[in-house]
Amino acid sequence: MTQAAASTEHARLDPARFFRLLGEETRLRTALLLHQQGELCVCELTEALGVSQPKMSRHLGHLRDVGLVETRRSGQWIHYRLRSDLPAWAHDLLTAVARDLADEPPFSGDTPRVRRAIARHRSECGR
Amino acid sequence: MTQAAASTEHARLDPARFFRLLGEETRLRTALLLHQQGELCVCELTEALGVSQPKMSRHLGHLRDVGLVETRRSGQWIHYRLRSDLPAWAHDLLTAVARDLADEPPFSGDTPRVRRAIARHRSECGR
DNA sequence: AATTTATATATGAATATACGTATATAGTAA
DNA sequence: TTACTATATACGTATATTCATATATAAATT
Repeated sequence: MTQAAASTEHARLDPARFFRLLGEETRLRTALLLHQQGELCVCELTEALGVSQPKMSRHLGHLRDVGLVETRRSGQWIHYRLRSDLPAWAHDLLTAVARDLADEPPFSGDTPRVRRAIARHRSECGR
Repeated sequence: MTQAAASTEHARLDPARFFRLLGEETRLRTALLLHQQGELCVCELTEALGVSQPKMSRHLGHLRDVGLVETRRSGQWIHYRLRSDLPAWAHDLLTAVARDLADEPPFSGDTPRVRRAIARHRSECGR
């Protein structure tokens, strides 16, 4: 199998597949929150976006499958972040979109909600 | 009906819908060719992308429905171009993607093919 | 008017996607 | 071990998307 290769370089990010990925609002909002916040655990995203846990998990799974995000486990929590080795076009695109869409709905409401979710999570769960 | 409004300002371009639109390879290639060439008629696009006429027409219809392109009829030909009043984020995005993807497949092959298609069309059809 | 060319749309089948609900896995704590 | 929390997956269903084929519209030409 191609496991070793997959872990070091990622399968070339297919542009059309990448756009299809961002074509679902929950995933687009998730990508923008990750771009903005750096790293978020599933429960923070679930709360910030107001979606069910399986729905959040499934969409994160898609983002992972296509290679947009990577994960880090810390105890019971799994933290998601944008892959650090995204192609330039993907990174530029997210930056441009985040800049231009951050202050219009539904994205504008996500920022305060994710901040509250982070605050709550960090205070409730030690540190 | 909202005809008058629709013709002057366009219905706010929904970001997720916009991405879903570009999530289909034929439409993504089409959008990049229009960005690159400015204006193309259906037959030029059909030939450049090597797709069937109904398929090309349907995808152009989607691009039109979402408000990414506008058309101009000239005799029997209908010329498509990107809308001039796209929101900044959409325009920036297309520019960034065109710049970064132009020289990798399948986009890299489209440029020479569309040039040939344009040359043939212009020579065969007067001027 | 009849024909030809360019473009658009309708129809039906195949496939893909999203969602809710139920359940599985894995870590933590008791 | 048992119980609890966080996250992931499976399953069935509803809906959306895509395509090929056939047909419709509209301009140009004869």
